[in-house]
Amino acid sequence: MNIEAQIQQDIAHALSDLYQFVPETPVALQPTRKEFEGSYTLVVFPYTRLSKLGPEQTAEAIGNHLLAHSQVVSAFQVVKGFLNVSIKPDLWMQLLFSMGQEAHFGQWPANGKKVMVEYSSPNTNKPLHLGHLRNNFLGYSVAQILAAAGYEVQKVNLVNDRGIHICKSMWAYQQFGVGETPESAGIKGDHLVGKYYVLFDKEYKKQIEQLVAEGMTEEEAKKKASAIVQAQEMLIKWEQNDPAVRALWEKMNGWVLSGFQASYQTMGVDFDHYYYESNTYLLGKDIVEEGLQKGVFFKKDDGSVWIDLSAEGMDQKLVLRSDGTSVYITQDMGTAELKYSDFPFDQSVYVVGNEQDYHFKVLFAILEKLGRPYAKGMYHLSYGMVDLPSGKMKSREGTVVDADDLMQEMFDTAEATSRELGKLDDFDSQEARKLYQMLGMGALKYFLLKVDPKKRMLFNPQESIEFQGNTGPFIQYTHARIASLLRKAEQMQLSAWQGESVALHPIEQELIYQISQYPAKVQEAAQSYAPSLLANYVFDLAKEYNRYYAEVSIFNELDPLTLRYRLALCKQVAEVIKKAMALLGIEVPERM
RNA sequence: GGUUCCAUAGCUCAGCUGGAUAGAGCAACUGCCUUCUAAGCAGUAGGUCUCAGGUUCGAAUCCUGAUGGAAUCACCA
Repeated sequence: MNIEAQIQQDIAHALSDLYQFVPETPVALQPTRKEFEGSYTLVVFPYTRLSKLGPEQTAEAIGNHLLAHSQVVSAFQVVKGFLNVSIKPDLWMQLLFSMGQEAHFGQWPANGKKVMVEYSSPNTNKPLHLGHLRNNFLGYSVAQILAAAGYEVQKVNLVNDRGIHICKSMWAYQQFGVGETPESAGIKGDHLVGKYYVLFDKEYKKQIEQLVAEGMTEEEAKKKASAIVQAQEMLIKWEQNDPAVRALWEKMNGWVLSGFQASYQTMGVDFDHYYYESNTYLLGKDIVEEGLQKGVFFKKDDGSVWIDLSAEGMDQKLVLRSDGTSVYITQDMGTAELKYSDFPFDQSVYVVGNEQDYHFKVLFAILEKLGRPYAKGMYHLSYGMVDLPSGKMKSREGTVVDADDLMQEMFDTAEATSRELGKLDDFDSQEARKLYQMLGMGALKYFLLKVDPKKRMLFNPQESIEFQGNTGPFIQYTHARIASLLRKAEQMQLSAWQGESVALHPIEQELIYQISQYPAKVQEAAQSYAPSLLANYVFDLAKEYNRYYAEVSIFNELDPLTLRYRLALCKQVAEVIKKAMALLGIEVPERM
């Protein structure tokens, strides 16, 4: 039961009957603009060439053919070159009913394809901030959307738990830590370690200043300052498996990771598998060897290994240092290989900020040149920075919006707003807590997901988060309203509508149309890795429903059949809202 | 400088593979709670879609160039 496909077929028949033209792909239909009568619109300009008539006559001819032959078209109107067709009202009823019968409406059948989504991938030297929230929400949502589109999805987190940045925190802890622990300090482990990361930077800067004052150039001072020298020594010791360094590393990493775990839980994201860079950083060297043999890479006199991508419009890129140690991209080649052997994917999505656009371009080009079968399925889901009114966030300088703080603030604001509106009066404290967490996270996630990931966005702590208008809570509220209606209906013990035909209100037709678009939206969002498509879709649906709610009083309806039909419609709207929001990682309340 | 990305209402953003008078939300102003939740609804006002060319019956959308902004171009990750 698909009205759209039926009309497309009927139009194809018309074109073939009238002009002996057989379109290769289904003709493009668009929803008719609100100010005109009709449901679907065909733009006829492309066909005037066939008809050798003006647009109006062509539209008229196709319209008449549809009226005579189509089972679904009840009328048509021609406005300039646009053919607006109206659908028989009963078909909307049937469409609504059949969608209601579908047990998993919007869930596509398994397509047999595997996709791996890597996201979050934090450094274990500091707590998560606002930028990470965008990453995590995007990654989680994309994974949900792909699963709904029929893919087998594996969510992975590649934890960046080794390297000089970790040693910086470790060094500062050694210097100033005096045995402080998350328990003794009463703060989360990731925040504690982050504190020492900032301390490192302060001390480091102080040392540089001192050295410069003593006559050293700044460049030299940056290399010679004891803080950085000792941190680098620590890294070498770490690589040599020095027991003391390893023990400190284990301890501090443990603090950070348990802190992250708590944050992830609050955020409502999870992973099927964790990779740790401390285990994977040596991978990739065998691929370098392979590349040399295949002639994809070349060796310079000093022993360093490179790839020349100038033919692809890129530069020469180092893949192995002259001392034989690996660089970032070496590891990523190795990790890609590891991921593929763990989970032979058709597609692999990397949710990583746009400052690494070039890196991934190079990585994918290399894998392609090496003839990896999975290379063409790789995709860098690149997203823009989240800026503050004060400018860019810099974690080293402590000018960041901390993820945990921000989420707590959201909860507090949600609670305050709810109290102000008197919404929590008959909630027990636990239920109220759950509600304002739902609303706070809903507002935050929706805010970050509704915009195109590519675009950098501005976050103003005072103004950005709202609970009215195009927001998460607005959509959540719409769901709660419907849930309230359905509870009332349940008390009345009405029997379910069985698809009997009743009078159709124009807004109802629009709602049914929008609901029917949901599965296609899911697929579209999956193909373009774009949660924002779904976010905008579900907002439009909620908005349309609220219009309906204001205009049509459900329970004032005297005809019991119509009442039951309307309730079925409301229920279907609520279900789609709930499902679409779930794909964004946002929960929806039964009342608020 | 090379490469990539961005530029739409005062602000934050939609606008799918080119299609009808460019849409929302916020902020401003006007109305609507004795009937299902006003975190809502209806309305007013607000635009030379950065600029200049080009392609087309038709361009915010495609092409070229310019301007402004961002990222990147490490034997860092």
